[in-house]
Amino acid sequence: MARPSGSDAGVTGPRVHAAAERLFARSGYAAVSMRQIAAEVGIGAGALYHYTPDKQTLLRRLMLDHLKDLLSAWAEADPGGDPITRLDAFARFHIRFHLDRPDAVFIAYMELRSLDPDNFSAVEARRKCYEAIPETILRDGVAAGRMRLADPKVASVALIAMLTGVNTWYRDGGRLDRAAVEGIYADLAMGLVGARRGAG
Amino acid sequence: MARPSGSDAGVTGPRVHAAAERLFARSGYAAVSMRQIAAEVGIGAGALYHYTPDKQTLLRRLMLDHLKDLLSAWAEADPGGDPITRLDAFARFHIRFHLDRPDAVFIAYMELRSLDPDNFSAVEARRKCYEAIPETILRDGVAAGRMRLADPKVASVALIAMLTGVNTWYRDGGRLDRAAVEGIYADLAMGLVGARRGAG
DNA sequence: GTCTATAGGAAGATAGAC
DNA sequence: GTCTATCTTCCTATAGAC
Repeated sequence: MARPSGSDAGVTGPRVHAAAERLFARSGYAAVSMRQIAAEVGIGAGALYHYTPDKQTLLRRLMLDHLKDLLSAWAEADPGGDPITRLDAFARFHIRFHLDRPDAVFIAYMELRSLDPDNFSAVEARRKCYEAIPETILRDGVAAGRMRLADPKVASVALIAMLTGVNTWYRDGGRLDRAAVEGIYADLAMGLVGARRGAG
Repeated sequence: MARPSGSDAGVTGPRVHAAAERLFARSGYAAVSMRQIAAEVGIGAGALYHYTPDKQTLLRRLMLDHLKDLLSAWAEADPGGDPITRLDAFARFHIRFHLDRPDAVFIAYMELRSLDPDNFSAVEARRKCYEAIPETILRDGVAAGRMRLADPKVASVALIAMLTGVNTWYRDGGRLDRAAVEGIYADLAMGLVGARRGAG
């Protein structure tokens, strides 16, 4: 039987996080007020402080949760094996993951500067873990003679930037569906690392 | 002979724009106050309004000036000729231009959402002009059989995202100098479009 | 061209009733 | 667990003196 009033602990908390995620992504952390977040949830501004000590902690929580999800999802998706197989899997994984969570991704990339120094360090450390994934794959690929890269480090950040860019233009119902986009980017990734037959 | 006091019209105006550019890039439009901008210039907050009608117009001015510079600089740098030559020139131009103006570039990419609808339309129109440049080059390259791309449109936005990413990590005095970075990215661009001999 | 002062509003966060 | 009311601070923008 339902509680007397609008209680439901364990339900409002996630709704606060979801509302903050949506609003931060749309307007930016600094431009969103606690009152707006409360209104989106359907509670008063004062009640928000039962779910977060302050606005900054809300942002940190969103960022860290997102990066934790990202890292554990790749641990699950990583096929291992040869570098070409792993690169294909990584490119497709990155596209899928990013298209599925546009708001969280947008915040993670755009609001780093809104973090307090301590929170920034915590987030940056996890970001670096993710960036190390393609770098390892590319170094292995070069070492195995399957990829040709003057600088695997630069190539790996270039790869991530290229893949992440999908979120700036992809919309459901457009010219291409997700599977098609995934395939196109996986193919571009192969060319990027010199693992595709060229046209010379 | 110098004017009596801290006058110097035609000098404070540009300083206001420069201060706004630096601060908007560092902290974001919404997080920067007119008082901060004034303090950076060394004047009172009230005096700012002799140089801009409001904060939003300051942002629009920065964005439109940047995009005007970008488009005219490419018009100057475009070598014409065959698609491979033009792609190499475009990649190098984009890297150079972006590394030379990190603040303006950062604002142009991050603060689109801070623009009023009318200002957004004006800026977006110029952005599309720039995005059309690599798209044309890639289509010509595919038509000439010099590039291999399943989707030149997606490849061109992927290319721009990859190149623009340089601003997230490059710092003067690091492991690589600008010329080296330019060369690495130009090479990656060739691979991306399938115009480089692969390692297969 | 810059200053000080201020109008008018909205922000983050807290207190205490229910 | 949520509400209303409020404290305190900061904001954009304007007015008028010099």
